[in-house]
Amino acid sequence: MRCKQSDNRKMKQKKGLWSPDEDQKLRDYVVNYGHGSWSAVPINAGLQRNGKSCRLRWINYLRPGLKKCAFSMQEEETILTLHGLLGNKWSLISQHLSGRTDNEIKNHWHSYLKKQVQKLENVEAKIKSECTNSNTRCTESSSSYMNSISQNVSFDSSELTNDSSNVTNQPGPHTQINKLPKILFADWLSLEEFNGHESLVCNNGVSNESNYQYAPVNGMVSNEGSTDSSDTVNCVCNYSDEDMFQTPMKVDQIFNFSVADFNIEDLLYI
DNA sequence: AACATTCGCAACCGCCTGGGT
DNA sequence: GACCCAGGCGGTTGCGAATGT
Repeated sequence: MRCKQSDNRKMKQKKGLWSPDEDQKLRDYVVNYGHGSWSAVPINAGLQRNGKSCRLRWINYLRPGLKKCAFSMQEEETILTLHGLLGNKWSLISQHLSGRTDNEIKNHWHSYLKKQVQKLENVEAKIKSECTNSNTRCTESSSSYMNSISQNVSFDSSELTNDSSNVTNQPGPHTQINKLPKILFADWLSLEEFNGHESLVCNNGVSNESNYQYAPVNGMVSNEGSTDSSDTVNCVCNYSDEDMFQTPMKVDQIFNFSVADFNIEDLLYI
């Protein structure tokens, strides 16, 4: 056993891109015999690669059922949602996206989605800054400012499928609760506590991650640490009709509302 | 056209974990 | 319990293509 492994190490192992011939050898072998022990695959398949490389090539490229097309908006929304919940757990995220590999998702995150999130975070920072500087609550007087900021976020307005004007001039959910967009509380909502109807938890990303049982990202709380359901929460909402996670997101309006104004069903997204 | 920069993606590297001895 | 090994995972790198100057 040891001699065999030692011999293997002495074998010159190829690195770099896979040739079509190597792909064919690996595909033929795994299809016919299964991979079993990956370390044995290159030996049996006649490849000068190590087992890890074969495994990676199979999982990320040769495995049947892989999607070769670009990520759909829905897939991106799912990634954003799950990343908000799980962090960089790419393998877990990939389990919710059939035909996508963890490597593919990771690459897409680093090359595109992360930038979109950072843009949104910049918007959020400006909101907080505005509220702090003015020493007042974020009210609708800020909405025009928010809209101007949102224009700096790359966003195709045609992606919006509903008319937001019906809420833009509304005083808040106290009077127009049924017309509110579905607001999805993400990083800052503990489902466990919320199920107890006790409070809306605004943890601003510092709470125990295990509390995050779901994490659709479609709203931001701008006040801090409120745990009282009677409190008014300043929330920046973005919304659309069909797609809950327009990417990049658009900030449409700032609401003041009470947690008690919402039905639980309006807050949950599984 | 030539060069520089950015982007997207495939693959590698190193670490961790679990099973076997 | 210590050690070895394979598998799995996330971070990072390298390179060709695309884009900008």
